[in-house]
Amino acid sequence: MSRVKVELDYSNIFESVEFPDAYKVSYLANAIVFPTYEDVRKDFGLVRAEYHLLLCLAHYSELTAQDVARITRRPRNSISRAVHRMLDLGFLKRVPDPSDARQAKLQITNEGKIMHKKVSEYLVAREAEIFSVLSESERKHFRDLIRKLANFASTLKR
Amino acid sequence: MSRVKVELDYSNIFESVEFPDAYKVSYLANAIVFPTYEDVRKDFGLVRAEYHLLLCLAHYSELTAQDVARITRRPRNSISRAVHRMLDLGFLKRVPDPSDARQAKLQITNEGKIMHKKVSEYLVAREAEIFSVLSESERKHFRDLIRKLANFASTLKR
DNA sequence: TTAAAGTTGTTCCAATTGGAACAATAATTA
DNA sequence: TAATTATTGTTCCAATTGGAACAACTTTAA
Repeated sequence: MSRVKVELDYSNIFESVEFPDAYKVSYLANAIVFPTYEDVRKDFGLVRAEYHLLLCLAHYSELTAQDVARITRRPRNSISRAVHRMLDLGFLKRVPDPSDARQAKLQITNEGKIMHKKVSEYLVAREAEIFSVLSESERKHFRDLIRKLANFASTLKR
Repeated sequence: MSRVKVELDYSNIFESVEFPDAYKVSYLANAIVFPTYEDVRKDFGLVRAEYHLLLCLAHYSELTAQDVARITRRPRNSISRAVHRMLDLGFLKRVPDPSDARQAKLQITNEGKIMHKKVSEYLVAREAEIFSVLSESERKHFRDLIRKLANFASTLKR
């Protein structure tokens, strides 16, 4: 007697769950975004907060650690740890702020820019792969909608 | 002399980042979804994997721990831990599978259903709040698009 | 039928995490 | 000015996490 193993279709939970949109955001993050960060860790040796520093400082020429914490909504101590590691690796430099001795301005170095470029290329390719399931116009639509949501989210208190 | 503290507009990083869509998914998850799970932990005493068990078993009458791991894309040991806690709390029951002694079928209890209902109501309210920034038709659109993405993601190997 | 490979659920462990407290400094209020 | 409150970056610590290994069992291949 041979028993047949039925492969369940797990995807229909998407339709019946009570908070479908938020659940899918969470699911997407779990299925796609965090594994990508894990790849970055394995391939480039940078954890999320460390890459976030490169990302932020590639887009703003000068930020404090606190700025980065706010931009990324990550705890300050995680950023603090990451800053030290990135300084050691030579990807960031830090200059004390003469106008406020509590804080220091962070900048990305040339090495940091090179590393940022490498990681970015990987992430861009991943994004293209993931969103390949959408047509060009769907993708544009999605981008507009999620921008709206992300902007709204950024106004929420932490 | 009084110095003016300029409040940076952090949101424009959304526009310039190299992988805008995936980044926003990640950002949304960080800004909205995970704080929500944190609220559930504080208010209901359940960690994410524990609530996931309730969620899955409220939608499928019988699942193995492995099924839940696959549905939620979480590691099996996290699920295993959560199962034990939920059994102790009386929210789940477990019956050995006579056709395969390795596994056991999980079911939600009445207490589990009650808890699931309470947590769900909270999550539904949160979702409504978060997505209130979209119009009805935008929201419908967003739902279609993210469903497509989530379904695609569910086909990716882990 | 036997051996090898795969699966399930579990335990162990090392690494990561973020909250809380802290010292140093700055801003605000009295 | 002095005292209070707030902010920045850091360290400490307890809890969470997920990878790896494992035992028990099942399936597949030889």
